[in-house]
Amino acid sequence: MAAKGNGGQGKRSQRIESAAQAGKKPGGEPSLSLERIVATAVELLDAEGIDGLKMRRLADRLGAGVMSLYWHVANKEEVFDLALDAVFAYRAPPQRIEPEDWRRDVVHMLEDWRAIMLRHPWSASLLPRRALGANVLGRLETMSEVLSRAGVADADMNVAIWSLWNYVLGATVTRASFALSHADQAAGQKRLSALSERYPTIERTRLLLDSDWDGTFRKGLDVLLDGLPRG
Amino acid sequence: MAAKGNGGQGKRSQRIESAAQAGKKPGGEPSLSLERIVATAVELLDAEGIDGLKMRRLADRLGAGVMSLYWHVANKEEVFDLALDAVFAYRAPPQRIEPEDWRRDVVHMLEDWRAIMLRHPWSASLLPRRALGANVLGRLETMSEVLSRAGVADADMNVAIWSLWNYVLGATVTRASFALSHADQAAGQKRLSALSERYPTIERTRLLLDSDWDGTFRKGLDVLLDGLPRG
DNA sequence: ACCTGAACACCGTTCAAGT
DNA sequence: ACCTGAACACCGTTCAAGT
Repeated sequence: MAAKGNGGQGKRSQRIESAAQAGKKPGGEPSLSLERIVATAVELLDAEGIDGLKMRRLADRLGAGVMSLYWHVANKEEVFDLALDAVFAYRAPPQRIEPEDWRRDVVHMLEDWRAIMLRHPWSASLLPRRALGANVLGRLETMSEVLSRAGVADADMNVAIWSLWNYVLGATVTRASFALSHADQAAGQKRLSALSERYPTIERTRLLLDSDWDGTFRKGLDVLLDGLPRG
Repeated sequence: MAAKGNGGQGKRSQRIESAAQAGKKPGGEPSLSLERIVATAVELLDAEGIDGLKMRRLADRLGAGVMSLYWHVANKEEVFDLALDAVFAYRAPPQRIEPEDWRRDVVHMLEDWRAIMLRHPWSASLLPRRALGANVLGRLETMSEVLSRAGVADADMNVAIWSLWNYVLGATVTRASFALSHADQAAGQKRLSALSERYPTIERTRLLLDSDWDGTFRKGLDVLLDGLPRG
């Protein structure tokens, strides 16, 4: 259903070892490449959001014709897939060998994950649809390893992983879109006071005004980690 | 930014008490109405998914011209907003007065919430973007009341509510899209075995094959509820 | 008050070529 | 191997009318 995972190279796999991997024009211009396309797509998504990524716009930024993209990429879907996974590449190796402090590792990994998604707000809403990129799977693998070393039995592993995943994803998706839709706080306030008599408890606890997202995230995460079944 | 909340009636609020609320043609045809539009939009979304909702298609189903929709509705965004909130209307009053068994109430409410989103998979991905519909707010209010009666202090309420919200939303979004993208299990299996040596822990725990979604959801939820700070 | 068709601006992608 | 312009099918919405 999704585009075949053939690396996105060539039109219907007519990639037959290629004559020469010239790569660059003599003129000096970098020419088009998958890497440039993906990097520029991420830029565009960061700048304009998920609806701002248009093939024509992407080509413009790359100084190419629209249809040039289609040699490197099967369709727009594939651009999304590649941009998403690109964002989840590791920077520093998370392999700190302090086997005793697993909890610090887990929190660090999840906060890094969340930070990435907040830096690229489009990624949170894209992630659940295409969670099988190499970097995303790599992060799930590392996470599993850490939990395993921390004493989580294989039988409990999936509940642990999915609970954490669900929580982080939900928190980020919600935060990213609240930050957006409440950009104009004026309208938000008006809405809220009009609501106060219909939703007294929400009004009392200021549910929709509490913007300590980081603190709230961390506290809920602690609850989840406290409850992790470990041998 | 979002469409003004004027009930979606009339073009730029030229709703001036209206001459007569005729409503029906003498011919018998129900004619167009906001309710019919929203109900049909939900049908269409259920049948064709989020990308299947096109204004022309919606009009077709209603036996009307496309542009007729725009008298009742400002734009496509508003159709999404209304369809989303419509789906979260209450059926049975959840006001069971058993103050001692708050936990059963909470679990029931959250499973009902999740069931709705799984019945209308498009709703999960739409929800975070427009969480301020009346029915959604009503559910958050009821939830807060139950937790409050259960002994959760106001100071802890937002962490509790958001943790549960994040978890339910993340779980549903993930499940809905996995169910979709793995519709063809054949491709999924192939992908997985190709991956087995690179992601041994994932392979060992069968993370991506474990399809006991309901059990996993419930267990993670129990962890969260166990950890709820109550006076 | 309510509905409509024609038309516009825009977008992803196919095709048949170019070098 | 790599890039391109013209053209097609499609979609949300504006506009100027109809009743």
